Amino acid sequence: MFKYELLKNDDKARLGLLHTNYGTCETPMFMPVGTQATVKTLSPEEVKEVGAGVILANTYHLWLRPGEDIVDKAGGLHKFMNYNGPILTDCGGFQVFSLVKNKKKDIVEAGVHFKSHLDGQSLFLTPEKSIEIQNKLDSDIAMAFDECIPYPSTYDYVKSSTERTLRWMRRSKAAHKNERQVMFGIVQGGEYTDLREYSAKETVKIGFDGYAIGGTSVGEGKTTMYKMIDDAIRYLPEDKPRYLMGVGDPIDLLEGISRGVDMFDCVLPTRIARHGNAFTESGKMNLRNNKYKEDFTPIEDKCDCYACRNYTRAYIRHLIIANETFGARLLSIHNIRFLIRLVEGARVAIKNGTFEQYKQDYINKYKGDYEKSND
RNA sequence: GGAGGGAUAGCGAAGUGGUCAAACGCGGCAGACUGUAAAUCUGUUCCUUCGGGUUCCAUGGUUCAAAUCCAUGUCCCUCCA
Repeated sequence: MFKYELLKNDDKARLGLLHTNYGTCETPMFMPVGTQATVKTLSPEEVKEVGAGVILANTYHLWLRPGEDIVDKAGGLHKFMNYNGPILTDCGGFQVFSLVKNKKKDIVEAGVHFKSHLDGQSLFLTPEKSIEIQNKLDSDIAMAFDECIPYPSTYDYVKSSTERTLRWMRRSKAAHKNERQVMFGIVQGGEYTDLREYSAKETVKIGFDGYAIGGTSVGEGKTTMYKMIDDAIRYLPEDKPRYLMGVGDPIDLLEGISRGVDMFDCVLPTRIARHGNAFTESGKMNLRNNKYKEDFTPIEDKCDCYACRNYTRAYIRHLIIANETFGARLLSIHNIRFLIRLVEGARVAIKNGTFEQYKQDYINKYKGDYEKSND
């Protein structure tokens, strides 16, 4: 049932359809993150209303709490969380590696030793275990088990880690048993062009239903990140979806799309929302700022989201300052809707063959922020 | 009427002779956040022309030196009449 359908290329930017058991999504797409089986502060209805298709959930977090068997007994993640759209589970590698104490001792060929962030208990996660958990969670897309390599790392470390990830991905594929679920591989290789090439080619050889580019947006700077994408994506098959993991800055979304990325996920819209910030076409807006105290206009006039249709900056500022959860919810709705509108616009532009223009216009508007953050 | 205790920066509250422009918390102001250990974290918060200036209820005093000691006054709190 899972299938990627490439509809059109505009230079490198692609337009496609992702068919899943839980509906068809247009790509390029932005996937909100719902780590603990919830997109923080939003109900599934609100997630749908905002135009989301695929959402993420996390293997590590759901393994620890409530446990994959509970989710299994509930009838799988969709039923458990009452989300009837497609769900992608991240493999847990990203989390587990951040909890490792001693890299040399704790990362072994079999898997990764680390301590639970909840109670400090010593745990061991392997590719087989990650896949077993994901099989039970019954997501639509599982991710192969990888190491998200930190930046900067030495060539030797990146090389050996990338090779190990390849071995882990082969084991992941072999361990995969859920026929309703497909699996994506993940390209690593750090900032090194030849290692990205190697990783991409070898990952494709293993054969997955989609390919992710991992190890980006880990502090490397935008120029480097774009190079990492270019270095990997040229070796990925045209007829499979490409997923740039963890990227959700508006400019990065456009730069990714222009390089041929189909899928993105990011915690940024929901996290900065909880911290009082809104995406706007002219950069980020910090609603806590005093200047919005008596600003009775919506965050963005043009925005069609629930927050912008019904509430003012002054009110949302009040909620955020007063630490009321409704403020975080309104900003989360706005920010996710913002990124989804951004990719909707990108899809229209690709359809019309004007994507590069769309991207340039957008970046020019967003410029203040862009120049600040560009390395 | 008597006996005690107290007054410190926007607020709460440390400090009881020099290292005090004064801990800490809150509030205020601003910043960060990219496969969520994040409703979190960081900076800043007397004035300044960045040299310095003026502070710890008020006034006077002791001292080389006082938010800190002494005297008087003002206001507040507790207990006894």
